[in-house]
Amino acid sequence: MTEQFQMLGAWLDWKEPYMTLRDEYLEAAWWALKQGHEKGLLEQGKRVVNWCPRCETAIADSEVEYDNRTDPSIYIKFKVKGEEDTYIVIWTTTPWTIPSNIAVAVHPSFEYSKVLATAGDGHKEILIIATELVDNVLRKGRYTDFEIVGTMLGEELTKLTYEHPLADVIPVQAEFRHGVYLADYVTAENTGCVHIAPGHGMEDFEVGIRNNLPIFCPVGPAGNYTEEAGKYAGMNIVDANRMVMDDLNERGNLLAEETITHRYGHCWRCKTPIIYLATEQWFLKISELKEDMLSEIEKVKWYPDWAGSARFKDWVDGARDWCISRQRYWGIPIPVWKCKTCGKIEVIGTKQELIEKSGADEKTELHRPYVDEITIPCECGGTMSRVPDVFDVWFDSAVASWATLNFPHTTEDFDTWWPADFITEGHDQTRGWFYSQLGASMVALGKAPYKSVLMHGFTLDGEGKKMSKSIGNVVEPADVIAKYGADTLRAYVLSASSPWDDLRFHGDEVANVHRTVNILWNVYRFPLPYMVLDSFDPQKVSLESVSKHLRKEDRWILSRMQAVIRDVDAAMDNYMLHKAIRAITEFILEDLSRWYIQLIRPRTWVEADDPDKLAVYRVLYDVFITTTRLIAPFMPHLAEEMYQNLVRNVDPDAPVSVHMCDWPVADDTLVDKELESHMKTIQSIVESASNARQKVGRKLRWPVSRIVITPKNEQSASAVNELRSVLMDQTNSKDIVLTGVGETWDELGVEAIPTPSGIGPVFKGDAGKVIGAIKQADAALMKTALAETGEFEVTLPDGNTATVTGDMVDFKETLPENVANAESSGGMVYVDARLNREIESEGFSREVIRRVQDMRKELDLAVDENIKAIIRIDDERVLDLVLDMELFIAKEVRAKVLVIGLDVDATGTLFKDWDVEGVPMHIGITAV
RNA sequence: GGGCCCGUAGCUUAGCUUGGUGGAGCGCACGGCUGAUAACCGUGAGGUCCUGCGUUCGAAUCGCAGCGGGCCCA
Repeated sequence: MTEQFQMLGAWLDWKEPYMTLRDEYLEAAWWALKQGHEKGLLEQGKRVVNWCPRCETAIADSEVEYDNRTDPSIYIKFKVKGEEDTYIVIWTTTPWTIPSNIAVAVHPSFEYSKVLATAGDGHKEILIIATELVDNVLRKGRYTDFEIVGTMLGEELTKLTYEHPLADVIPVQAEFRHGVYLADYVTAENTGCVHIAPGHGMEDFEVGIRNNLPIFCPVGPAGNYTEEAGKYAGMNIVDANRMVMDDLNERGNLLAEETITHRYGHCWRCKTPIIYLATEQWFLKISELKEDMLSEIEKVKWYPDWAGSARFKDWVDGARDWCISRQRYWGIPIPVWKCKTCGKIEVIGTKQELIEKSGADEKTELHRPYVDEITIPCECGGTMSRVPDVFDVWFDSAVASWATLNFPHTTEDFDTWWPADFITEGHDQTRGWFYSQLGASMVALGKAPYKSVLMHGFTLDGEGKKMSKSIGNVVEPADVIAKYGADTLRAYVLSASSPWDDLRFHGDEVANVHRTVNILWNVYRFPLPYMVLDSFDPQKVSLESVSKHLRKEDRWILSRMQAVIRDVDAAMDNYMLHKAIRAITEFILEDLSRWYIQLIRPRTWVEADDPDKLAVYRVLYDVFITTTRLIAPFMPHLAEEMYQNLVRNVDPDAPVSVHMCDWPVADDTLVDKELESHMKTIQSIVESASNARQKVGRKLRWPVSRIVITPKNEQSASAVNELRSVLMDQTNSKDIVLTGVGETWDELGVEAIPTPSGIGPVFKGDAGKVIGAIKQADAALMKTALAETGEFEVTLPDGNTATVTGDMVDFKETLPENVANAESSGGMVYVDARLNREIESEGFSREVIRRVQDMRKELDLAVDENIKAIIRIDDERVLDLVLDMELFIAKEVRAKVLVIGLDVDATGTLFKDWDVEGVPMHIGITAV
């Protein structure tokens, strides 16, 4: 577990974990209990616990495993006293608890019936059953006929008493009064009357306490009946089931016997079905602190809010006294010493106090069995010895907030750090750690031990099911880490859902996040070779020194960076970790990788000592080191790797780790919201241009003569003007034409579309002719005329004219040949893809360059290595076009020797045949 | 049975507080790019917003009931 956390980069004080077995820790629990005792909150009393009869120990609720199990399902008649042949019918799956039956519970507002039932042998008797369950019970008992002789509410049944069916063989039972009591938890199932054995069930116990019933529990720790069980004494309860049913049957009290398969609790250790036993336990009277607790939790900041205001509040609202004792060997001993003579108790708060009061040795071991030997003289003259119990382990963790600060042993850290600023755990800890800490802290210190709580969700499998070894749907973090790395796993888990929602684990999504992490890695690595070649030193080149050479796109990415810092900051403030990391990855993907890096690539290839290039280096460097700090909480290893190379490598005085750096703060002077908005418009226009190119079938490698934009508004127009070079660059166009706002491009054609619904009513029978005439007419003229005068005359085939009005025709723009358009957020974008010699020449040349580059790659040549290239083009016209750009091609592919011709011998270390737009080309290259 | 949370495209999800024509990513189909290259980009198809009822001129969004999943309780 620790190893996995460390692999994930969880940063905790691993060298000094708290250990509940240490004296200081143990004392923190002792001290807390003593505070509780002094406030009168400690008491001893009976309580029903989960018990494993094989392990002979109480087990915690969380240690109970629920599994299906088949048990008897029996209906029993209890004879009502003072009424002839009248029985109240109950149902149980644990016949062995019938010897302990003390009462019957009914729901106060259910309707119950007295039923005169006729058995198969003709015998008649009266049964008391919840009305809606009469049919059910009579069917089970195979009665042949019945008649309802009276109905009443549950609350009217409490005057009844009944005879215990086994009183003849269990002498004590003959002495108890058996009555009917009310309980809201009774449901309309089986008979609607519930068997109550206060010694053998949580709810039974509560009914017993509420009504002052005897907590009768004639079962010992190993699951054997005690002497009190009369005939059954010494018998194991499992074996007793059969005998109890037989005895009931003999006495005519068994109405029906079946079996049922239901969920039942088992011991997590040995899988033995658990039983419930009433035992002597120690309690903290939490219920008395409830109001204070509720007001304390309102002061705590909960993430999400409902974790505190709804879920935790509800839980605390129903708080009951806390049973803190366990009959175990291991654990923190309960520091209560009790006098055998007078019964006085003493609660010990520290080791020192124990030594002083008992005279024990300084080196005394405070755990069992040693602590059990220590006695304290009582003022009555008797001897006090320790009660044998240990603390509920929840109490151990409940005192963590001060135990880890070594309080009360020392007070310095406690005064500084307590209460905790922040704790976090899963949503199952509402009733667990969140609650136990609050309870113990209220008892000991009277206030909440934490200021804020983040309740996190669980990782479930892809179907939203809990991961479980038995189902086999467990995903091991180590496997994911081995495949994708710890940072990818972290980034995935943190981004896939909000911290408090459960996460459905999907391997595909992890792979997707891995792709993003990889892009970040590529973005980071991209400029490094150039920076190294140029010996770029960020110590010597400040952002200020290059500020005159910053291009718009540089200022833009810096502005975006500040926005991301703010977004991440705001999200982190509210523990919206998913929003924080999504903002980061979107920045990396959209702004950095897909846009900025594409824009600046050519600038990094410049070989001269160029201030424009230096500006890019500096901007990239700033963006990288800021990003490094932003991703540190999410991808700590990657952040550290980048930081060591980018920062520590050049500045030995920098903090040794990125995780020791200050959190980035947005720099307002770098923010330019207008520029950001303009760039957004440009991005949309580029996208639309790309779309239009696709429509007209012109790939990006081929320049287009111009792009025409009809801007949506003034802002769009100024975006285009401000970022014209970016636009030209990214659309690969020779010119950008901007029309006025609201104008249309004057080279567009116009087509008139007749509107039959406008024409029909006016021209009736001639409508068809008018429609034809509108189609034939000069649409541009018609449009102008309609705009100016609202009328236009068309000539019909028969020589007559017709007057057309605005509601009779719509106009549609038509595009010139080889022009396509697409709508962008900044307005309509037209791509003029008509060819001319210059464009064809460049297009084919770029085709050639691209293929030579591809071959360079295949030969694995260094970026700055020179080659000799021989290119044969089997098409005279294309050859001619390519020769126009010969020098450009040579430069681009770093060819010292470049031969391009119609019948040259294209050989080299690597030679290949290509098909370029239907033109065969043959290229051979050799490194020189 | 009760409390709280979740349910949106094949999959993962944004939007829900404060009602106004549902956005992304993956996958799929088609296309593009190629000195970040075991990368990258564009376009397209794909939706009973779990179901039903209600409030409203208008509901993914608010209310009620139900269904499915999670945690806790009984």
